[in-house]
Amino acid sequence: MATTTRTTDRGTAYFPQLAAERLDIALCRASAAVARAADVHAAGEGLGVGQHLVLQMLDAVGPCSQQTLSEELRIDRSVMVGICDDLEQAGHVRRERNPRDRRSYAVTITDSGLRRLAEAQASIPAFLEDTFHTLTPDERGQLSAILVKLLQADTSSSH
Amino acid sequence: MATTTRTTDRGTAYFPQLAAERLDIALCRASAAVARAADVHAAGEGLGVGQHLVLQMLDAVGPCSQQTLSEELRIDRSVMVGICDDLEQAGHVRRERNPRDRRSYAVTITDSGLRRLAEAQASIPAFLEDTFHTLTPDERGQLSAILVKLLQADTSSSH
DNA sequence: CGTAAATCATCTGCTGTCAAACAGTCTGTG
DNA sequence: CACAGACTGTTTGACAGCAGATGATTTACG
Repeated sequence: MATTTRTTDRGTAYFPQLAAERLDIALCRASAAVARAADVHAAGEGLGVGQHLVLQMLDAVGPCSQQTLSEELRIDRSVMVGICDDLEQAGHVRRERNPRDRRSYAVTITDSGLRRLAEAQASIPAFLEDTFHTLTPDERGQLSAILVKLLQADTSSSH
Repeated sequence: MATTTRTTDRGTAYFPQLAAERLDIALCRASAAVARAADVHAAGEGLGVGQHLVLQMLDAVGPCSQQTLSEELRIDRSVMVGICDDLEQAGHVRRERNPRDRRSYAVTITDSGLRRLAEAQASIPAFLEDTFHTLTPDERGQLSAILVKLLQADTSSSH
């Protein structure tokens, strides 16, 4: 006895069985792993994931209120405050009051922000390839389509 | 114009485009939605998600150390302490020192725990059906297979 | 035997996220 | 105009998750 190979001698691990039975748990665990990888990548890049998404959206659709950013990026309002604080302090974004509705801001991307965004964007394909390299192109397409359906179901129910 | 449906008049929403480009973000957002649904369901059931998983694993593989439970269920050790505390206080689990290695516990499910588990298990199929009802059986199988591949890649790299 | 290293459960501190309350601003109705 | 209600951004408090340190116990080695 006592081959002492620790967990390996417990015969079959339990987790694969759980992942097969509980689709929700498998989804959450996989998401946590991917989120961690994204955080590591973002830390190496020096730009947080949320900050990157905000710059990307501002570049794509033009100046926005924090509210719109929060809703479209699925980031809580109170979290968005800190993200915009950091971006503004770094000079990547300007916060100007919308003259037509002084409750809201018109968050605008600066030239510095555009350059930073281009820099960060360049590293995304390699990150995605690295994170999902175990999946075939077919599987990536399937996953994308499935997630879109799940997300549509969520937004329609939470509305 | 000016139908005032708020976000709808902003033309095309940005989120679908983001979800299509960034598979990692789509995965995390979908996971968050599913996790929220699971928490709501668990709260209604009166048994936390983690507690449920622990009971289920104990029933499937027999008494375990907290360490083994943590590793197989992908729940942090320090979180497992609280889960076992709650289960023990509720009488669903006993914590006895493993006589062969008194550093570890032999966490054992009680009759009360078995009954509680059976009760909670009964509501899981309906929860899964409700959460993933937008997916066809084919898509659920695809999703399951893809998540298993992602999770295997994670465990092999984190090893 | 005795001491050092390893292991298990626990605790502490930190980070990130969410819910709820708050102040400032706008809209609508009399 | 005045005032009630809604909306935007911010702050606060609570909580999960994780890394690292600690105490108790076991194992390995001289």
